[in-house]
Parts: sequence; structure tokens; C-alpha cells
Amino acid sequence: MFRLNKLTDYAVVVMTQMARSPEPSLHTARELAGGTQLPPATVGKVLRALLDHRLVTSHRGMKGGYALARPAREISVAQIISAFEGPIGFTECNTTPGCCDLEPSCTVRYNSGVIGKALQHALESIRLSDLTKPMHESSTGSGRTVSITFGSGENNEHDQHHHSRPYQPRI
Amino acid sequence: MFRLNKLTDYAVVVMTQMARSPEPSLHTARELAGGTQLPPATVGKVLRALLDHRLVTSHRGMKGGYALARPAREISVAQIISAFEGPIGFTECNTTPGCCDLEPSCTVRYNSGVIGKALQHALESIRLSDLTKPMHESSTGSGRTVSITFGSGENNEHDQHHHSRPYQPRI
DNA sequence: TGGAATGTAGACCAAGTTGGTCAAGATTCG
DNA sequence: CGAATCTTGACCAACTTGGTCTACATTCCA
Repeated sequence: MFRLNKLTDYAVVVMTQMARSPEPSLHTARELAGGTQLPPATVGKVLRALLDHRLVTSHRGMKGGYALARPAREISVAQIISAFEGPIGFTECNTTPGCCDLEPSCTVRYNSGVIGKALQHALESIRLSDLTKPMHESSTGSGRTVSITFGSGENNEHDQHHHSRPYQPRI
Repeated sequence: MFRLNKLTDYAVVVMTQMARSPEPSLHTARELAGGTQLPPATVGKVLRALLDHRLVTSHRGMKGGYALARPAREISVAQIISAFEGPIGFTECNTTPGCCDLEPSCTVRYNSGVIGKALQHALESIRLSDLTKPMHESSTGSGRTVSITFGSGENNEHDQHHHSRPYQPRI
């Protein structure tokens, strides 16, 4: 496997469904369930979790519903995944420090930490607005490229500057 | 989470431990358990699974043990992961075709398939020989870079050529 | 003001997965 | 033969997962 949980998958699908409408629009859980062919109760559960992590906003009452908390191009896939699965990391040791007590064999653990960070950066660069249209298949200049660099372990806050707009999405 | 199972993690650790010795060397399960601080029975289970997937070879008897099936730089992290977790993919739909019946909302699924393939290519480029020494932290030219390109969906067998030696490991 | 439509909260559970142990057997070496 | 090792498979407690259900709170509108 090495794949997302279903609920996380649903979260991406549901949020993408919301992102299809022009920006500030309300969607009821039932409407989103219909549009995504998912069980309404499960969609409700997903939306509640998204609300807890401030990825959507909610409005109660008869004309209530959910809306994206931010514009679609400012919501990354990594943010949705972390909301459901906690910090992105290859191994338990990468996310909960102290669980493996600095064994000498842990160059592996260290390196998988580097790999995990690289994956996270890649997922951080993919935005909700990228998912509403199928990604292009041409392998020429029209494709977007994400560079994953190994060996930049400690320079993360330096990279952080790019996170608000790392690549110009081509909608 | 979005992380590997423990057994998969153990597999990487155990195989890296084997890769530390000069190339064709035998290791008993007990010795590997000692070197990695893992329960011997669990290491045995891991090695059996690795054997099923032809990632190690075994020699029975009193002077028996396990050895890497190929040189360490020809074994990728992706191969180890797939052995334990099946095909690498973001969602169930990406790996078991037909489970989601071509819903119109499935541009998401298609795109997550593209993402999954990109992750797989990145993991394919990381070899066992890269894990025996800690990866360098310099962010200059000495770091290795893996380019993940979106939009190259159908060019996989073209990329396959690189898999036997995609990047010159710097041991 | 009341009722309908919506979100909110949490309990609940069947089914599956995970990580680990154990025991009995097969193979090889000396 | 006997010791050391791999081989096979059963086994299980603990946890996770996905999904449902019930009861309640809030808002809108007639």
C-alpha cells in the first residue's frame, strides 16, 4: 500500500469538489456527498475534521454550509494530509522524537527523515487549485516540475518562504 | 501519520545493516537482530518476506544466513517498500483499477495517480547504498536532487531505463 | 413563534490490520 | 548424529479503520 487512508482521500475529494465553484461559495454536506458519491454521514465526519483544522469554515442554520477557509491555491495537499494523518514522516521516529534512542544504526532513521521532509515539501507545493483540472500529460515545458533536494536537512525555514506561492499554478 | 508500517521500516533497517558489510556477505537473523536492536523473531519474519520478494537470498544449515540478492546500489527503497506494502499509490483507486467506476469527479483520482507515480519515481532513485552513510546536509551542489515532473503520466517505460543507475551514488 | 434545514458532538461497532510470539519441521555442516 | 540455522504457518492481543446512529444546537424564514 503506502497510501492514504480512505478518509484522507475523501477529504481531498471533498475539498476539490468545493474548489470547483467560484471562490467564496457555501456547500452543504449533503450536496457534497451527492457530488462525490460518498456516504453523507461520512462526508459530515470529514468536514468536521477539516473544520477542526481550520481548512474549512462553517455556517449553521437553514442556509448554512461549509466553505474553503482560504482560496484554493493557498491550500496545499500536504495541509489536508497532515490534518488527517498527523505530521508527514516516513517512520515513527521521524515524527515522535525520542522513540528510538539514538541507536548507532540510526543513520537509516536520519536519512528517512530527510526523505520524509522531501516528500512533504513536494506535497506542500501541490495546491487544491491544481487538482480541479487534470494535470497535463505533455512531458515538455508545459509540465510542472517539483525539485526534491536531498541534503538540505536544516534549511527548512529558508525554504518556507516559498510555501505561500512556490510555483505559479497554471489554471 | 502517512508513514511506513513498522515492518517496512524494519526491512529497510535490516537491509541497510546487511549493506554495511562488503558486498557478498552472509548474515544470520540473530546477528542482524543484535545489530539493529530488533526482536529476533520479528527480524526472521522480515527476512522471510524479503526472501519471498527476491530481495535477499538464503543459505540453510549450520553456516547459513541471508545475503543481499543484488549489490546495494541496485536495490531501491521503492523495491523494499513495495515488497511489504504492495504497489505504491496515493489511493486505493490508483493501485486497484475498477474500484472507483470512472466518476466524473475523478480528476482528483487521476491527479493523485500522477502524484503517486512521482513519489514512486523519487523512491526508486534512492538506493540502499545511499542509506549506509548519512546524507549530506549542504544545500549547494553537493546535495543530490530528484526532479519530480508532473505531466509525464504515460512516459514510464521511458523512465524505466534510468532505474538500473539513475543517479551516481556518492559513496 | 415554530418548524425545517442545517451543522455539532460523540458514542458505538464490525471488520480488518498490525506487530509480535511460538512451535514444529527441514536443511546443511562438521 | 547433533548443532545451528532457515522455513512454515498458526496464533493472538491490541489497535485502527470506516462507517452508522442518535441526540442536540443554531439559524433562517414563513
